[in-house]
Amino acid sequence: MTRTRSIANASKRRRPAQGGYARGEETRARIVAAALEVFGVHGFGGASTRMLAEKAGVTLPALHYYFDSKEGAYLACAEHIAERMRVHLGAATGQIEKLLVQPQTSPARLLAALLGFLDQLTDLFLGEHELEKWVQFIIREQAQPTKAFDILFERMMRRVLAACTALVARLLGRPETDKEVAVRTLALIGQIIFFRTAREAALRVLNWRDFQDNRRAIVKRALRTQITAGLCATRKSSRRSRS
Amino acid sequence: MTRTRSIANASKRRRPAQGGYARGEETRARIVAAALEVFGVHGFGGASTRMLAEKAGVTLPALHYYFDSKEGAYLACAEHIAERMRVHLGAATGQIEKLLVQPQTSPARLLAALLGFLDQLTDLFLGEHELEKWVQFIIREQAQPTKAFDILFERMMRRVLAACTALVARLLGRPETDKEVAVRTLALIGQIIFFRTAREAALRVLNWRDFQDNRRAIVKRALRTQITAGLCATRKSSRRSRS
DNA sequence: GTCTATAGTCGGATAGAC
DNA sequence: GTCTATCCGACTATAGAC
Repeated sequence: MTRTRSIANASKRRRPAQGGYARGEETRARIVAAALEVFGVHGFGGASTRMLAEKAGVTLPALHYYFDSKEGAYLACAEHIAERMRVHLGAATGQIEKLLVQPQTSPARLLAALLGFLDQLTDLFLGEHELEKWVQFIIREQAQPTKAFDILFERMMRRVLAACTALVARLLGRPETDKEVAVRTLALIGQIIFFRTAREAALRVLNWRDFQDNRRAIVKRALRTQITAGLCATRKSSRRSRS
Repeated sequence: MTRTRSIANASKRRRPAQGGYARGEETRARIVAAALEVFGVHGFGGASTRMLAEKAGVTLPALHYYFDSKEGAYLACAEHIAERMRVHLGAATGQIEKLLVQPQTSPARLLAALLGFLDQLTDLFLGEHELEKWVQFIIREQAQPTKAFDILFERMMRRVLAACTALVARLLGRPETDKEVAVRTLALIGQIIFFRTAREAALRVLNWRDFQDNRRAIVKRALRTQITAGLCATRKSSRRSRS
């Protein structure tokens, strides 16, 4: 397979670690770290194995030794991100799940949990931290899913989305299976993530340079207001809202 | 410039049309049409000039004759999309602008105009029509802006976003310059566009195959509900809803 | 495990005939 | 304007020494 343009087949030919050695795993980890950065910035097609090797401080054959192919390195990145993100979002997700188990949690506490989680999501997607490259990787996989998307979705996104959907269902007093509940949950999350996927457009409209500090605080406050309003309006008013 | 990985410099060296001929413009249009499709599917880096030429039914030098470079063809696509989209969204935008000029338009009419526009946006981004390739092109430019983003934003997005922001400002009874108004407007639009940028994730959550027909209707209905609720609650107290 | 060296392919772009 | 033919750099991947 030369000049791969799309992710198609991943053949795991050999296992690099058979005995259990130290040096190899350290090199492998260094390559993954470099690959996360390069793939994050340039995407799969835009990155070259030479970039990866140079960034990692290894030579080209080393890359193929550990991952068999460029695609193998890419999928290893997806697994790394999925695992780390799972941990990163696990605490908040677990808390939501715990609240939902108790049948009589007050709506106020449910709402607070949701807003807290969405705030965390805002920081994750708009903040400029070490996780930024992972976010770029994820955004790209969303827009043009490859095999890596499976890994990301099943290992980190599904559980989070399920928890949020269940929470919104409780808040709206509807069954979890209601498609409208799922759509509205996705829309809530989408409001936030849009500021990352359409970051450039948003910054131009707002006439901002970035989403740092007080600017991100403004975003969070406005979103809290709108999300709260969107979920708490029950009957009445403007001509829509039923079951 | 060989193996271009990013859009950097566009040097307009010669003008293909000096006299005014027929065959040339027709060929040029055919290449643009093919390029829209190929760039839409594969992106700039993923597409090759050979793909473009084959799809257009021309040879490689013809492509360079009309556009000087691969990048030139890409930017021509951006201009084409911007112009067509400007027309496509111009009617709805103009209507909003007209409503806003009249100082005493009722909130109900303002809201109806906004919801109508957002419905149109949903069809544009989730529908499967000829414009789908353009949408892909735009989404990609949002996530990783190049010089083409400038064209798209300034020629088609800025006016639409400004109109929506002004409308939301009126609905919320706040000044247009309020950053919170801009953020909430972006969030409203983001709710919709998210279903396209994270299409795959949304479909998996909903357990759907696509967004056709009644499924898109469910999305539209749920979004209308949530958007209406989000805008009709005033002040920022949680769990109140007034008009 | 990690290296040097290289094979084989494909990319963007151009020269020059017509 | 449109073609055939071609240049040459950059790419992925591998062979084989150490």
